[in-house]
Amino acid sequence: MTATRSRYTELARQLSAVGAVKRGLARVMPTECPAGSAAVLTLLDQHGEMRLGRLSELLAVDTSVTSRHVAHLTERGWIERLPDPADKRSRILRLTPVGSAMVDDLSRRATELFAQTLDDWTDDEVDRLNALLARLRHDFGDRRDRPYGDPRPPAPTAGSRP
Amino acid sequence: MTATRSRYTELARQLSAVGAVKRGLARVMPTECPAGSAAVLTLLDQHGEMRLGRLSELLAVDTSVTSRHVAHLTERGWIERLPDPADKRSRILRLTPVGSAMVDDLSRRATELFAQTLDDWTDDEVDRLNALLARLRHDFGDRRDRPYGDPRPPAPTAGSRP
DNA sequence: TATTGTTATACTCTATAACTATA
DNA sequence: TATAGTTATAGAGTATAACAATA
Repeated sequence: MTATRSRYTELARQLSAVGAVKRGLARVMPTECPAGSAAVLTLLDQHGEMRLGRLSELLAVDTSVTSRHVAHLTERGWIERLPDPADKRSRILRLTPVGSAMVDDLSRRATELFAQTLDDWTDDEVDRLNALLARLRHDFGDRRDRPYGDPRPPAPTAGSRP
Repeated sequence: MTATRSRYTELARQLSAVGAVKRGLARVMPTECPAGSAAVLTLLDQHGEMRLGRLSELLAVDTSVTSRHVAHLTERGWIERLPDPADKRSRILRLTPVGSAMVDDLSRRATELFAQTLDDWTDDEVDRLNALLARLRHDFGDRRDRPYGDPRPPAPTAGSRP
């Protein structure tokens, strides 16, 4: 019981401290492309063109936030907003060639930093961390819309609601 | 080569996305105690009383940031600043009884959330994630003072510069 | 002179709310 | 009416720089 609590408390502490690593990563990135913008570029590179709503889901942030990042990226010519033939309210977001080059640059810088900093890590260890973080994010899923007073997920244990 | 790059790029992406989990955690915390303050309380609880400089090292943020958090916590009576007999420039930061109660509350809330969200994780998996994150933070160590143009650590690989 | 903290200022990221245009 | 996206505003977290007091 107590052991489990300190295990989770420790996780909370570790997560809160990840910021230091993120700032270290941000420090080697180009000034014109802050972290938020970089995340958008990376997702468009990995998943291909998409609408703003979809991008917000993947980023797990409000659409207003994504909208601002997208505006920033469009101004710099890294992405373009194409008309969506299926829905005139929406636009398709796509990486430009210059944007792709920026993604390559970001990737190169991140790789260089991690290769130096994590030089005693095996590939397998990096993969394991990636997998655990991905699972953590997934399990937290769409917690965003849950109100304060009711932290209960749809099905806490098994068979709680017929 | 390319496999290694995407492995590290993936890590960069995962780290950038951890923010969503942190916000989920922040959502169940008391409004009067934001994440930065919670981190300070947790560290004082785990490590005992200390000076502001030491706290900043543990938080891996600038002393100016810690100073602000400490002021916030002192105003609310959660910590107290005692005179440091060894150095009149400095003060010893110590958790008050009310502060300790707050730490317990924070711990309880975090545990409750994680117990629900990570109900299919084994204790061992949580421990592994904690260990990997701790190692990641450690390896990033004091990167903060390194200038943009020279991302080289003292010894990148083995015997690279005589 | 160097170090410990504090304060003022600026920047990034985020959420909420109000709004426009379209479905 | 409901949904996709935009914009204005506010709040948290952080860094840099200038400053005070003490070492």
